Order: sequence, then C-alpha cells, then structure tokens
Amino acid sequence: MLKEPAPSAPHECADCPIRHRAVCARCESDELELLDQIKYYRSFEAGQTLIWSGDHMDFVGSVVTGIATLTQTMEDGRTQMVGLLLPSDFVGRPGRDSAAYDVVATTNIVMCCFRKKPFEEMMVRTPHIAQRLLEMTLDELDAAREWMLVLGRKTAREKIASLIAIIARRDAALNMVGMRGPLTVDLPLTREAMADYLGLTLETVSRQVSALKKDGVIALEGKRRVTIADFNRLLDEAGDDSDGGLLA
Amino acid sequence: MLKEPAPSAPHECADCPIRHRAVCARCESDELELLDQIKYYRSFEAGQTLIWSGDHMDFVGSVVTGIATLTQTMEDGRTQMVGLLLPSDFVGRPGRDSAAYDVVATTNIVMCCFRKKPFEEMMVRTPHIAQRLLEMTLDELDAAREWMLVLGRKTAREKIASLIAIIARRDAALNMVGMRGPLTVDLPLTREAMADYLGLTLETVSRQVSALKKDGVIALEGKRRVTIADFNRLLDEAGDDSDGGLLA
DNA sequence: TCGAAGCCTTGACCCAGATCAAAATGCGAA
DNA sequence: TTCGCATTTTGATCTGGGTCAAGGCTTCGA
Repeated sequence: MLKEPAPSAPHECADCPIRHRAVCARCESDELELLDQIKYYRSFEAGQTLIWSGDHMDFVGSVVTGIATLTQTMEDGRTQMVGLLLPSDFVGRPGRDSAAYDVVATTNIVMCCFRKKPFEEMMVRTPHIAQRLLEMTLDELDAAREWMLVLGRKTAREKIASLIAIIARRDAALNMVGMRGPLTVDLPLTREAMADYLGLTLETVSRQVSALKKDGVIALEGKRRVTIADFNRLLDEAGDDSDGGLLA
Repeated sequence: MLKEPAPSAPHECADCPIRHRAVCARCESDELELLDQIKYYRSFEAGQTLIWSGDHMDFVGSVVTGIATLTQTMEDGRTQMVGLLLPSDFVGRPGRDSAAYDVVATTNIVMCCFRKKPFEEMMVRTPHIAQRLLEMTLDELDAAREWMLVLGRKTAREKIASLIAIIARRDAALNMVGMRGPLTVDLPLTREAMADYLGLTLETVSRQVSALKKDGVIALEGKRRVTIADFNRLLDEAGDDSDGGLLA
C-alpha cells in the first residue's frame, strides 16, 4: 500500500490520455461537449475499494490512469479476479443499478465518471457511444474466454507465463511498441493478486515465478519488474499457439 | 451421436420460438421485414462442427432450437468449453471475419443466419438491433465471469452442482417456470462435455455426479435427466450465496 | 537506528483430482 | 436377439499444487 497522495486529476478531453481508446473514442467534438457536462473526475489511492459488490451505482466511467481489479468473493473468503481494469477500460453497466463485483484500486487511480442516468439517456441518442461500448464489451468477452482456458486447463507454470504475456501484450499495445527483442514490463500486481487472477495460491505463484526465472524465460529487477528476453519462448511456456496474434 | 435426420427448419418470425429473446427481440415489424430479406435457416445434426476456429465467417446468427458449444483447443488436445449456446443465443461477431472458436452442435440444431455484410450495415441503421446485441453481450460477459469463479476456485463437487444449477436456471427462465419445489431438467451434455465445461476430467465428473446422487442432492432418471428436490440445497452445494437471484 | 508491518520465498507434507485400466451399460443396426 | 460402439462407471495409483510453518527482505515511521 503506497502512501503517496491520491493523484490529483482533471483533464480536458482534448489532451486525455485515453481519448482514442475509451467509450468516447468515436465521439465527435459536439458529442464530447455533451459528455463533458455529465462527467467528473475521481481519484483513489492504491488499496482503496472503489465499489463494493451490491452497492448502488449512480455512475459509470473509464479508468484514466492506474490499475484496478474486478473480483468476486465467496462466503468463505475464496476470491477470484474476473477483470483487470487498465487505462481506457470501462466500469459499470448501463441499465443495471447495483454493482456485481468489487472494484479495488491496485495502484493510485484516476477515473472519468459519468452520472449514470444522463449517460444512459445519451447512449440512446448517440450511437457512437453505444457502438464503441459494444465493441469494447465484445473484446472483454474474448479476453474472458481466453482467461477461461487459462483457468480451466493450464498448469501453474503455463498460467504464470500466460499472465506475463497478457500484460506484456497490453502494455505493448498501449505504448505502441513492437514485440521483438527483449522487452521490460511492470507487473503491477502482488503475488496474491496474481494468485487471485490465476486461481492459484500465492505460494505457487512465487514458486513458479522463481522457476521461470531460473530457467531463463524471464529476468526480474526487484519483485515487480520483468524482462522478457524472447517473447516467443514465453508464449511457448504459456502453451499458446506460438504465432502470437497481436491484437490492437 | 443420435442418428435422427437433421431437423427441417423454416419459420416465420411471427411464430419464431425465440422471437422475444434473440437479437431481433426489440425490432418492430418493419425492421423484421428487412431482417427477413437477409436471413436463412440452416440445420445441423448432433455432433457436427458448425464452425472451425479460424474459418472465414460470412454470416452471424441465432440458435433457434437445440444446443451448441463454443470450445477452445490447445495444440496438445486439452480443450475448454468457453460458451454454451442455448436457443436465442447469438453466434459470431459483427466486425470480425474469422471465427475465434469451434462451434459444435451438441444436439440437432436449427440456426437463423444473417449474411454478415448486410447485417452489419443494418446494425448501423437500426439501433434496436445494436441495443439488444449490447445487452446480450453484457449478459454473456456476466455469465463468463461467474464461470471464471467456478473454474478458478470451486471444488469438483461444487463445480458439478454449479453446472446443474446454471442449466436449471436457464431452463426455468426459458420455460417461464418458478424455482420452488422439485424440478426436472435435461442435462443435454455428455460427461466429457461437462468435463470440458468445468475444467475437469470425465472420470471426476462421473464420480461427483454419483456422489451428489448418493447424498440425495439430485436424482437421476437415465443418464441425462436430473431431478432437483430442493434448489436451495443445490445452491448450497454449489457454494453460491443461497438467496439465488433468478435472472430473467 | 530500530521495530513493525507488509510482502515474498522456501521447505515439508498432504490430498483432491488426474491418470491408467477395466468392466458395465445402453442403444442403434443388422 | 445379438453385435458393435459409444458412453459411463468404478477401481487403483500417482502427482501437481494446496496447506501449514518458518524466515527473509523492504519500506516506513518513531
């Protein structure tokens, strides 16, 4: 839990870092102006729970900077992460008014929120928003299905390799860099969060990360910074068909 | 593999059994007429693979009757089901032209297909379709997330109980019956398909089904027909918060 | 400088579910 | 009615990853 101050926020849409990837990606400037009237920014500190499952939700929004997780918890405490929210990802569901999952800030985070009611009204009148949201939801569904294969059929080692590959890929997409040569990524998750992502225990995560390091698949710099010498080798360890389609 | 002839198809939209739940649910009659011009029916026999992952797709469509599965397979043959397609579910993704998963008919099946290109064009002009598709996709995403909890954190026994509960719930929703008192459902899946759904082996599925039967949670009639005496008891075995929300 | 609180690693042991093997059951076809 | 095949059950054994238990490493605050 870092003790930095919550990042202070507001931006203009014009220089918003997620302008071209978020729900508003397709909006024209007049549409942005309308959105502007119902939007506001909120900041949260690492470790804070933004939303509790079952809470009433009167807003939806986008992650602007930072990372959050979507998790489900059983009565006895077993927890499973069901979504990893990176910048530009959307939070909340139009047409539903209580949250289905816990949302927890993993790092300090800034969100661009829209009041739900007016946002829903606007969706009806502004196809650009609904279109983009559909596209994003379909992408998330694909990601969820990939994730199901990981959870259901992969070994612990393959799971770890898959997670690193997924994060590296998203990272590369965000920073518009290619996938050749060694690349270095931040793993913004604790061992426990990785375990909750992968359906493992934190001890197993620790052991398998060490194993991948020992075998030269990855190199560590501190606990959280990972260097991947050969991305195809990593994909191989992940059990993925090696061609490695690089989705935008 | 039943050896019945493929069910022969065509319907009028007016008396289509999925009229009020499929992508076209919100369409007005003039919109249905437009859809009618680009639609056609296709039938498949149980066991047939409708679509191979990677195939070029020139249509999208809805399951009218029967059941199909969406599966992913790794190079070494491990397979994970990532979708269970019941009547009214949508197949294919507008804006993508190759299939991401294998689609296999579990029973004989009838699909209502739309040529992809005209369907995509129509989506732009007919918000009712896009709206409904968004809603359905969000529902599927929720189902996928529930499923992730099952795959990642539940025991074999809980997984089986969860699967039966999910099918019973969908069945009840489709037939508009309530959830009290004993109810009987068809499990339209082989033990192997259940294993692929739950990330287990078919032997484990068989053992756990027997165990639930021995413990009186379920009763079997033949191999595929299940009677649930007390639905809350089943939810309990599934590890679900027992209130049991009955989504429409 | 020290202590406390979070994280992370490592070791020893155990068990749920996988694997391997065989036998039962059920069903359509001849 | 029996044969052949797919599916399912059951048994014996093995093992990957869970569980329990110590320590180590950082960071921060006093």
